[in-house]
Amino acid sequence: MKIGYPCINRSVHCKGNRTFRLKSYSEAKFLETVRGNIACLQAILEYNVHHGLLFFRISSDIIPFASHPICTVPWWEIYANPLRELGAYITRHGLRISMHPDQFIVINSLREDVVHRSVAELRYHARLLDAMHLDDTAKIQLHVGGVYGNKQESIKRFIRQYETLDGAILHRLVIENDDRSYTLSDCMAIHEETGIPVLFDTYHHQCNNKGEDVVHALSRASSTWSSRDGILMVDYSSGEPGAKAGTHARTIDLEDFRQFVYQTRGIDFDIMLEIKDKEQSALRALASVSRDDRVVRG
DNA sequence: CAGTGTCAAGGTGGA
DNA sequence: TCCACCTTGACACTG
Repeated sequence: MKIGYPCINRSVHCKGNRTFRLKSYSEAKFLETVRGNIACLQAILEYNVHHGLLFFRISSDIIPFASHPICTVPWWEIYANPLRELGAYITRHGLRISMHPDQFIVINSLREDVVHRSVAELRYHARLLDAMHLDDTAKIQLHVGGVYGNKQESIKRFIRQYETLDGAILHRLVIENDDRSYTLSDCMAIHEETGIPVLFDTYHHQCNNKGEDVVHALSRASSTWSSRDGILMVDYSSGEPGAKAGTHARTIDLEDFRQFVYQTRGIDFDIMLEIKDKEQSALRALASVSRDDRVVRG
């Protein structure tokens, strides 16, 4: 079990997800921002290795506007060397990597232009991971998309579109249960048709489920990952006590976390802590479970 | 220089 | 039909 956090590290004195406004786009600004983001990602990964946090989500902002028509720079060639070196560092230290395109990426949309832009964005994500020469255990996680008043039809549309994606995307794409529309069971149905791995989000499952016990659900999701994909990825988060439902916790509830790790002993997975204070919670989580809890699973 | 409105992009649901 | 919300950060403009 590898423990990690997404995108941002507040202890390292640089940002790996710097961006700027479209209005102020220039090639020089783009190149300078990307250069800085890559350099900072290296610094963050070194921090992670040093602290034993071996799972990390790379921000989609690392290459700003990568799939926007305004960006005509072949960044994957210009930065081929530093990207390959980053990848070599990741591989050498056994880090697990994920990426998570945001809410605008909807491949089952009814609008052709939206699908087109979404595929372009997925292609960008795959191209980045490919430029790092990472193996197929580095994943791009995506929600199924919209429902449009007819979930069965929308699932079919997802599957049809999925099957037209190029190999570079197919090798990396995984789907994730969301908090309002597509439950774990819906994702499992899509897996049955396509073979796509299913990433399990604990908090979304809590918000949106078909009465399935969390351990059973996690076990089902785990069965969708082949050895080529690596072990199951889990997103773990919880609500902020006292705040309105849906607010992410400020800091991790260690008792809840340890309970989860204990409940799920017997299943191995890598776990991403989606908590506001990022690496601080990840460090506390790491310290709270013994080495045996992490290494001897399954 | 601190405060704050707004940011490429979509979908949902309440008014 | 319109708009706030989703979840969050931070750019960049305003005073």
